Amino acid sequence: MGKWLVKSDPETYSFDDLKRDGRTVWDGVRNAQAHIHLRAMKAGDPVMVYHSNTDKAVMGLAEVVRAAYPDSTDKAGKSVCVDLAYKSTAAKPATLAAMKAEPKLAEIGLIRQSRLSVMPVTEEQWKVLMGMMKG
DNA sequence: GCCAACGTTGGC
DNA sequence: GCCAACGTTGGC
Repeated sequence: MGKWLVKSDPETYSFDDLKRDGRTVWDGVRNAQAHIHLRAMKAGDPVMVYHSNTDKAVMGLAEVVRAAYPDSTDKAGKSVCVDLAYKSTAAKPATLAAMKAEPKLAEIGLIRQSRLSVMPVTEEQWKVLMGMMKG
């Protein structure tokens, strides 16, 4: 079972929107590398949701409830999406600044490849992030 | 198939 | 508002 991190611009679709909706189609991803990660997701996999731009922090947890399938918003038919369900809100969001200050997170995709919107998180990175979010 | 130009993302 | 990173496009 993989663990994941997805990014969203909160002005487009925020973690609060996911909490309100309970479940959503995570579509609109157009990057080939991100698609590789989406295809590797399995139902039940945990996912951290990061807000770019304004918050620059992991806001909470979601869960994959449907594995990759064709993204209907892509007329070319090349994109895939998954369904995510709201799981829990972080007591304290894990900020990008805090992640950069943590040597154990030096290799995390969020920092190393800032434009990638879907990425795997290792077990160790996951534990460090969970610790940060306990507050 | 290469590469310059251009567009987009996202941190600062 | 600026700029670095990087993906995409289009001319050759």
